[in-house]
Amino acid sequence: MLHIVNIRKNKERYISLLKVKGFDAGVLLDTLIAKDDERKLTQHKVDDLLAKGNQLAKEIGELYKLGNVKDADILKKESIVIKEDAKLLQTQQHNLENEIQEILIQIPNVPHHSVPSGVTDKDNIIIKESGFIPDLIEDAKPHWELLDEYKLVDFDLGTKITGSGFPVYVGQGAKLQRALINYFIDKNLEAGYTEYLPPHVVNKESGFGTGQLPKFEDELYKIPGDSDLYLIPTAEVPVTNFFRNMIVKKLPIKCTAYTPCFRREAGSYGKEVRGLNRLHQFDKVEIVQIVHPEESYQILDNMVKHVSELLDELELPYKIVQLCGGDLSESSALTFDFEVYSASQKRWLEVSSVSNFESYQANRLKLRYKDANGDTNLCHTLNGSALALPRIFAAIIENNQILGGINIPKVLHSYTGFDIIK
RNA sequence: GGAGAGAUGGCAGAGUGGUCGAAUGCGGUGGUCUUGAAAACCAUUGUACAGCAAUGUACCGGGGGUUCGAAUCCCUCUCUCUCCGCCA
Repeated sequence: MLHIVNIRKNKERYISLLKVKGFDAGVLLDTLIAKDDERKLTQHKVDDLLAKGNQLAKEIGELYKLGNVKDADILKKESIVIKEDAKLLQTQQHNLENEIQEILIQIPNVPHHSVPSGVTDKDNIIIKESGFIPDLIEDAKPHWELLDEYKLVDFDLGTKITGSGFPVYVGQGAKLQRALINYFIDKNLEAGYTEYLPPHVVNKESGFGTGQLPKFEDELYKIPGDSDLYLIPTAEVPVTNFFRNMIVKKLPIKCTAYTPCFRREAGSYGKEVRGLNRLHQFDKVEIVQIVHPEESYQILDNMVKHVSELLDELELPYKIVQLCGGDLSESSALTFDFEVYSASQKRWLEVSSVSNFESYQANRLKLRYKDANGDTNLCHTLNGSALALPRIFAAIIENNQILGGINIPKVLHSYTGFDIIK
């Protein structure tokens, strides 16, 4: 959510930048500012009336103390009128505030000036390519066949107990999954992140704070009942919301968390969802940072480097892509996606998305810090996957298949306890 | 699940209708003193909106109500604690 004060200051710039996201904000921003003007005016009137009312109440108090009931009754009548007027104006003010809020939450975050214009992922810019695309054995198989052959993941079992998109990891598959989780967390700890293990269910306020609600409610699993709880689509939601309604003392704050992630993913089909490519439940290790605004882009770079290192160590070929305006998420100002090459599918699979949200989430979260002057300002928030598991899993087994087995990347050996799947 | 108690500033903790944005203590910040530090003493120390400012307004878990006036009374929701029951 953009801040109204900033909108006033940067209206023209915001309008042109939002065009990069394909969002026409011209009319909205004008409406917004007009309504905010009206709000200010109304508040002014309300404040004056309330001030008068407060003054009268004081005087009435004095008069009662003196035993002057007669004069007090006269002032009381006056006070009642003021109160009624104030109430009317207050209702107006609240309505205006609600209208302003409703407009604000419709407006996506303003993209960073470096974001290229474009509509789909075809317009994204490749920043870096790294690693070698492996030469596969002659009759190399896609991961879903390997999963079945080596009994690593049982999709039928998942379908039986839950539904499609909910895989069951088995034996060495389960072990490899657990190894990856531990490896990622350990690497994040080394980089100075603090580990959290949050709930996998969050309330409405949390969903609002990070921007999933109300606009993207249909992407979440909602728990029935009157409690308004949702399964988390990413650890970003609970972890970032730890800091909701806070004025934090020390920046940066670095958190990492492993959680399963739950997504409705309505309307996907075909090879997009084959095997581990797209699931309703998947495991992910997330990194989240709460930072000083002046440092956020530097820190974004650090996070990109950190994720690169993970992929380097796993010996996976990958590319880093800067998202174009049209592909950028609602809340993000700048996002780099990581895609690994899944050799037998011959496809690039997105395994991480590292974003700077600037103060867009912080404003929803009311997450602030005090600057040197003692003024409170909004923090910047960032997050990234480090990393999302299933596609890494898929790429590892596809790229490392040999005749009669699958090699495990060296860095994982101490975690898996085996160096080959047979 | 049953019964009871409670929610006040960074923390602890007063305040049961009238000048309370809120005593007091601790903590934080600045200063005096000191070679330096500690101690002591003095001052200061919440957030938001409006305003150049002075200042005004709102906020004592959330929402609503009573009243000229609510931290204080009423309703409701949420959460916490204690006891009993159940349970991984």
